[in-house]
Amino acid sequence: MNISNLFPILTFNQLVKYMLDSTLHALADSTRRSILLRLGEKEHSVNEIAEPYEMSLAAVSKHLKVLENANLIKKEKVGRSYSCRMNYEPLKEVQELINEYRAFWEARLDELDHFITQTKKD
Amino acid sequence: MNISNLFPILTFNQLVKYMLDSTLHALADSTRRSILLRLGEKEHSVNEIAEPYEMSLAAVSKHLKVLENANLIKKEKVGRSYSCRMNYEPLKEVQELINEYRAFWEARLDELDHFITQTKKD
DNA sequence: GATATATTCAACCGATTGGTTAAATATTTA
DNA sequence: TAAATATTTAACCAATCGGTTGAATATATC
Repeated sequence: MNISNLFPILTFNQLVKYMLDSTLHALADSTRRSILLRLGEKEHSVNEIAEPYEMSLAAVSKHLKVLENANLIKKEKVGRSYSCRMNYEPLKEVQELINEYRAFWEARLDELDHFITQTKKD
Repeated sequence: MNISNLFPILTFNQLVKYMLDSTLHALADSTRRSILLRLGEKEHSVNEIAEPYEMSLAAVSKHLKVLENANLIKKEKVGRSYSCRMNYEPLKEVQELINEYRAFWEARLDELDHFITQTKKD
C-alpha cells in the first residue's frame, strides 16, 4: 500500500496523519534507522546496503520497501541494480511534531517557574 | 516489559536503541500522538483522556501503558483515579536522531551546491 | 457493609510485523 | 544463447499489534 495511491481520497489532515504513521513506524526499527543513516552519507545499491546485516537479502529488501513507502528513500534502477538514496522531506513533519510537543512542554515549565517565583515572593 | 527491568544487563548503546524503538513505536499511532498532545497541555485522569475516542476504556488504558513504557507519560495515583502527565525527556533523543539525519542531508546539499557552482564556472 | 466509580487484567480476535527459504524476474556478461 | 548477478516476490512462521468483552481490583460514598 503506497501513499500515492491514496492521495485523491484523503483530506489533508488524514494525509498528514498517514504520513506520520508511516514515517514513525519506519523509524521505529534500529535496522532501518541504521540503513537510513548510511544512505544519508552516500548512495548505495541494495546489495551494499544489505552487506553488514546478519539477515537475508530479502529481509533487507523488505526494510527498504518500508522506508520507500514512507518516502524516506528513493530508488532508481541503474542497469541491473538499484541505487538508493535518502530523502529528508518526511523528517520535517516529524521535526514539526516534536516542536509542537516542546511548545507545550516549555509553556508548562514557564508556568511552574512562575509558580515558584510567586511562592518565593509570598 | 518495562525498560527499567532491563537496565542492568544492557550497554549504553543498546539502551539508546531500545529507547528509540519504544519512543518511536509509541509515537507511530495517531491516537497516542493525540493523547500525548492533550497531556502536554494539561494533566488528565484516564477517564478524561478516554472520553473523546470511539474505543473502549481498556483500549485507551493499553495506549497509556505503551506511552508509559516509553517513558512519555507519568502516572500518579490520586484517590481512586490516576493523574497522567506528559514527560518530554524521550523526545530529546528523537530530536537528536533527526538532527543527525539533517546533518548528513545538509552536507550532501552543500556538495550538490558546490557541484553546481563548479559546473557553472566551467 | 453494600454500592458506585476508576482502572486494569485476562482471554480472545484478526491484521500486521520482521524474519525465513525457494522460486521468479531483469539485466549483464561470457 | 547460456550463465552469472541483482533484486523482488511468494508462501510460510511465530510474535506483536490494536482492538474487543467480561471479570477483577482498589477506592470512595451511601
